Amino acid sequence: MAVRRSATPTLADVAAEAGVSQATASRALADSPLVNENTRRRVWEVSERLRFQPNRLARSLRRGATMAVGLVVPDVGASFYASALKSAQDALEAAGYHVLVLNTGRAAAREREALRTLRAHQVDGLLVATSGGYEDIGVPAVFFDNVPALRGAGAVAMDNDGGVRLLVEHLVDVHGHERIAYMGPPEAVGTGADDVLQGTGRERLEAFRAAVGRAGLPLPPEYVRTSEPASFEEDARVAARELMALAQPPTAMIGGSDTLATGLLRGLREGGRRVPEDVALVSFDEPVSADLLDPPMTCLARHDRDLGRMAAEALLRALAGDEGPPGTVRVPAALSVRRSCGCDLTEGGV
Amino acid sequence: MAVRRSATPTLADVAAEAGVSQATASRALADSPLVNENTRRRVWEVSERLRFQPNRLARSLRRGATMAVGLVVPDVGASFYASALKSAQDALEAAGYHVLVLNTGRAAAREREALRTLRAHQVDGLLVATSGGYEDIGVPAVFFDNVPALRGAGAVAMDNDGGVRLLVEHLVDVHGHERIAYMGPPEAVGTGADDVLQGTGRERLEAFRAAVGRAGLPLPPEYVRTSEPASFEEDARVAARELMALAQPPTAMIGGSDTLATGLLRGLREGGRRVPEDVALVSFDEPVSADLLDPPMTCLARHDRDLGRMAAEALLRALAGDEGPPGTVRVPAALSVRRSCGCDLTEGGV
DNA sequence: GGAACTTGTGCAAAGGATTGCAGAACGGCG
DNA sequence: CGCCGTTCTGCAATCCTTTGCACAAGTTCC
Repeated sequence: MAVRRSATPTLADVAAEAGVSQATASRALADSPLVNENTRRRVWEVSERLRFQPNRLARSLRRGATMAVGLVVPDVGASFYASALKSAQDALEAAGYHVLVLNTGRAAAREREALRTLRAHQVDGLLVATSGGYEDIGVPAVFFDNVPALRGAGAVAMDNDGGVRLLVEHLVDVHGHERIAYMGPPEAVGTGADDVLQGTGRERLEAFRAAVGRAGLPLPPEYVRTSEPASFEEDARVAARELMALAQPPTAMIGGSDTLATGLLRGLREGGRRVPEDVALVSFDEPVSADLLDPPMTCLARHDRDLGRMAAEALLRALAGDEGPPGTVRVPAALSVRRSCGCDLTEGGV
Repeated sequence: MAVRRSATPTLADVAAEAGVSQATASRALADSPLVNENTRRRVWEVSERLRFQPNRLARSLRRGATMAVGLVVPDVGASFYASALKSAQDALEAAGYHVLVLNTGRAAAREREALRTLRAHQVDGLLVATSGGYEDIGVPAVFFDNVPALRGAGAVAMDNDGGVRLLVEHLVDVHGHERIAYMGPPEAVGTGADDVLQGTGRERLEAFRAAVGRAGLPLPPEYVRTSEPASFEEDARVAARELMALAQPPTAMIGGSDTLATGLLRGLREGGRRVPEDVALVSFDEPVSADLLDPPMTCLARHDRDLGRMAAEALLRALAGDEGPPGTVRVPAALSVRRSCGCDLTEGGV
């Protein structure tokens, strides 16, 4: 009877077909107790026959809530973020939220752009894995991976200090290293005036300095390096070779992220160094297939999933209005010992 | 003057503040030539001062286009899809589209659910990495990774036949293997009646059978295995051990995806087999850090990025209305030779 | 001086779902 | 018979932006 639109049917079509008003149709589909059982069934029947799907734009516009959250990450292609994204998304979708993923490519400008975009999309909340020297963001937000300078938003991050300490102490206490070098993620993201402090990069760096100091070891400035945001892998390769070319090369290295650790390993290989015989190598994050690498990589046990999930849960609490103080949650670190630190060698008896 | 909303300002606020009508404000911000230069400047100035951000819900509702596309993948956490997602997203965002990512966890039901959700979100197009025994989907769509049975939608997929052939021929022609086993991705996704054919799984399997046949080699049924959607990695581990326990174990194995290959490697390790000395192993996709694995993995060179980018480009063409025939684009395969096939050994002289 | 344009601006509708409020229909009770 | 409660329905406004159409003011040209 009603002219069938070529496109998708609207509530008006359903209502007309079922012989009721839009209001009633809407209520029927929402299973409101206000509508008569027979009417309800009839509307549902028509709705399914027409394959009606309520337009979320219209619904969200009217309701003032989109049931969508924005997720901002530096690099979805990197396994760490991909994995964190996945577990966050699982938790959010289970709670009925959809996820709009934005990738910043580690550029401060794109990061701000992403936040504006998400605001324009009227997302109900934000999960942000990038730095964040933001002014107010108008919706509940949880930062993860990095703890932002910003007060007022919750954060979920690794126990960077504890993690680095675990790595350094293992190298020192178990293997007796005295010359340990560190290659960390950038301290800041962006260029020039746009720079934004990266909580994680800074924290791990400080933690490294502190741990080495605590062990009473010397720390030549050349032993401490950080990468540029755009060229992690490459920087680490170069760093490895430069470190080994020093008059006093380190006997152990720490990669401040999975990518940095594999980059260091490549650099060492290219330079003809054996790990762990010539240099020990450990990683803060767990590289993909760490157990299958040559040598199997000693690192902190995989925490990307926990980070994602916990961040999502914190955001869900905030969205539910649980007005707890934002605060920062730390994910504890655990050491996963393999061979790159030298461990099996000592056990197996060199 | 106008009461400032606590929330975000709307176009009405800007218009009031600038002393013009909403219509004029809208046109001014769109840089329409219909509005006077002075007015335009004034509106822009107010807009920036108020940090006005047009509500995309309202805009999309009115315009009938969201400038958003939906992306459906089986597992965002898997590096293959994460990487494809990233390159697709880069291309789409460069063209002004946003991306709504939905994860199906390889379940046919969630896949249908995802498509309905995306339809409700009024996305302008779809990029689907899962099977697809769909009826009509109302918007331009491009399938990638899998070629759907569905006619009428474009697809971008690996040259599965050529890729498998490359792997088999390398094992046969260069290394003289005669007993080659294959562990592939599932042929179908879902459970029971919900099953949906997976183009890729089926294609690679057929290609394997064909290549082995072409080489004139025998192919005991036990040599051909496929994994369940939910347990790739684990299935591959088990398969490796079972294959090696056969009376006539294979002398070479092919992993039909990166995860399957690393799973096989783990299984072989656990069973105490050396690769490639005891068994050769090659992979269809390139595992993360394939060059750092023990042994470095021979595989088809990384194609996830190409796949993502080309799929995005195909979708953009469809969205632009380039009414070319949908058709299927194949990404050519290239062999990346490392050591797991046995190559360096022969060169180095065993 | 008036017709015919050109330029800018504003009114109001449209897009689709939700929801406050009013009111219809009906049963029950005094 | 009249009044009051229930139980459903429907009208119409609302969310915010875009845009077709009308119109006002100013300019140009016969």
